[in-house]
Amino acid sequence: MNVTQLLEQRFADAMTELAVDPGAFAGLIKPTKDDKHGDYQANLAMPLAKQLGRKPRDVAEELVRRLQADDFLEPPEIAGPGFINLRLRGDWLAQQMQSLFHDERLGVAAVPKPQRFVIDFSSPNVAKPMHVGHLRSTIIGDALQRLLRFLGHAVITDNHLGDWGTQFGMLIHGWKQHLDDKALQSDPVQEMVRLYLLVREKIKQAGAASEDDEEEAANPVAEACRLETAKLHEGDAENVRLWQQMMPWCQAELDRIYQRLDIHFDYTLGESHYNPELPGVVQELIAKGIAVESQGAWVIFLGENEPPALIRKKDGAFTYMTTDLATIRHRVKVFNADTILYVVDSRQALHFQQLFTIARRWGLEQTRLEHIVFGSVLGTDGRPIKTREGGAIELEALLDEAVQRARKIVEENSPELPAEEQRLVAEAVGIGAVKYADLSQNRTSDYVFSWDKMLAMNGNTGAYMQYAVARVRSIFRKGGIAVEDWRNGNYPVTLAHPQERQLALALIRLPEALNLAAQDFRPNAMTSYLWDLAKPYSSFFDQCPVLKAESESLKNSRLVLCDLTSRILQQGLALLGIHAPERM
RNA sequence: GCCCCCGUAGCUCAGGGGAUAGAGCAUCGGUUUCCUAAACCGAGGGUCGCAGGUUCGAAUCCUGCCGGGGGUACCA
Repeated sequence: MNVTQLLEQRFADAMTELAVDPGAFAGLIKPTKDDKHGDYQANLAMPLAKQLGRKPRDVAEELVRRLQADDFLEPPEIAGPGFINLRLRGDWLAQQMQSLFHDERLGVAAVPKPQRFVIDFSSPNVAKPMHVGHLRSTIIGDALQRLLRFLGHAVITDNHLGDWGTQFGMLIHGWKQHLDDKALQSDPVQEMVRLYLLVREKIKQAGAASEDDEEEAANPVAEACRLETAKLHEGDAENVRLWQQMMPWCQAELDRIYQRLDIHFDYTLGESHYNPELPGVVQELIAKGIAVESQGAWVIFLGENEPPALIRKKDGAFTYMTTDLATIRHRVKVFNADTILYVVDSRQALHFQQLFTIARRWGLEQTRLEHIVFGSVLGTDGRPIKTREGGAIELEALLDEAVQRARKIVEENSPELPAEEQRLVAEAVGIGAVKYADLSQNRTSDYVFSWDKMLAMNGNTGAYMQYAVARVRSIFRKGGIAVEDWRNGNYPVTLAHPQERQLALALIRLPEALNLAAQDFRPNAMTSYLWDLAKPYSSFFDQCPVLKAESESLKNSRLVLCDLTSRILQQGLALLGIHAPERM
C-alpha cells in the first residue's frame, strides 16, 4: 500500500469535475516535513485556483468537500494560503500494520509494467587489482540492480570487463620475462597479481631512469608491453593462447572480491567479446555516412563545440567508443533492453553523451540510455584519495581495514560473543559500513572518505541500522518467542503512544521510498528512509517497554511493530547489498 | 577557449517549486535498579556564494558574475 498513491487517486477523483487535467497535479501530495501539518499534505489548491481563476482557499475547501477518503483519513484541515493537511486515522494505520505483518513484500506491490533493464557496472580492468575507483560503481550498480528487481523489473547485470587492453600486454610481457613456474603451479591467481605489479614497477623504474632526459624518452618496458598488446590484437598465436590461459585466473581474482562483497553478475561480456564485431561496426557507420575520415582516422562529428568521436585510430586500432557501440547493439538486439544504465564516474560524461548520440543516429533510438553518474572518492584533504605513496588504494586493502576496525569495535562492545561470531559480525559491519557510507551519499556529488564517520554507531550509518535490527531481534530472544510460530498469529495493533504512531508512520512508507529510489536511480533515497525508520524505532525502544508491557495484547501489538521494523530494515539493507546479523 | 558538475550550520552532507531550510559529527546540558547505553532526550549554531529575473510562493527554475572541481582528436 503506497499511501501517496492512494491519496493521489482520491484527489484525482475529487478533481475530475474541477480540473482539465488532474494528472498534471501529480507530485503535489507528499509527506509533511513537520508533523504539526499532519502526516501528508496536498498542495494542489494553489495551482488549481490559478487555473480556475478562483481563490486558493475556496478551491481547497471545495476539494476537501469533494474528497472521499474518510475511510482512512481524519477530516482534512486547510492552512495557510491553501495547504490541505491530511492525517491518517489511527485505527486505519493500526489495521495497516496487521496487513503488513502478514505481507512478505512488506507493502510493496510489483510494478504494473515491468521493464527490461541492462545495468553496466563495476567493469574493472582485469589483470590489475581493483582499487577504490571501482568501489562506487560496484556498490551503486549492485544496489540499483537489487532495487529494480525487487520492484518487479527484469534486470540483466553485465560486467563489461576491460580484458583486452594494455594491462594484458603487461601481463604477457611479464609472463615472457619474469614468470615463476613454481609459483604458477601452486597459485596461478597470485602469480598473475605478482606479475602485473612487478611489470608496473619495472615501467616506473624505466620511466624514472629517463626522467632527466630533455626529451621524454621512450620507456623501453612500456614500449615492450605496448608491442605485446598490439600482437595480441593482431591475433598473434602465442599471445592469444596466453590470453586465453591467463583470463580465467584473472577472473578468479576478481571473483574473490565480488564474493566478499556479495555481488553477482548475470553476464560478464568484456571488451574482448566484442572484438570480432568492431570492423563491422565501423563499416556500417561509414556506409551510413555517419563516420568520416579525418586526419587519417575515422571519426564522427557531433557538434560545433564538441570534439569528434574517434571510432578507428590512424594506426588502425579501434577505440572504446567502437567497443561501446558494439556493446549497445548486443544489449539492444540480444538482451532486448528497454533501458541500459551505465554506472560510471561523472568524468566520463562527455563520452556517454557522444556514445548515446551516435547510438541514436545509428538507429538504436528505441532504447533508453542513461549514464548513472557518480562523483569521485576524496581523501579528508579534499583531493582524490591516494595511498601515502600516492598510488591508488586497493579495494581489498580498504575492505580489510574496514573489517579490522569493525572487529575492534565488536570486541570492545560485545566480548560475550564467541570469537567466530565476532568475526562474522565484524565482516558484516565492516563491509556494510563501506557500502552504506557510499550509498547514503547523493551519488552525483564527490564523497569524502572518512573511517570515523563510516563506522560511527550514531547517525545515518550502516552500523546504526544493523544495531537497530540486533536490538529488535534481542527482544524476541529475551522473550523466548518462537518467531516462526508466533508470526502465524494474528495480533490487534494499538497505536496509543505517540512513539508507536511515529513508528507505524515510518513502517508504512517503504513503497514510497522504493519508488523514489528507483525513479532517479538514487540509493540514498533508500538509506534516507532507513534512517527515518531506525530513528523513531530507537525512540520507541527507549520509551515503550515491549516484554514488560502492561498487558499481553499490548505486548503482542508492540511485538508486531518490532518485527515489522526489523524485517523492513533487513529487507531495506538487503536491497543495498548489506547483511544485518541477528546479534552484534 | 569551449562544455559539464558543484558552492546550504565550525566540519561532512540531505533537501532540487510549497509552510519557521534539516540531519550526523563537533560544542554545551540531561537520562542507566528497566527488552543491547554501539542507545535516548534537550540547547546553541544559517545572508542556502553574490546580483538580477520568473512565480501566489525560489535553497530549488532562468540569466549574469565570483569561487572550486572535472572534461576537452587517436588511454580506456
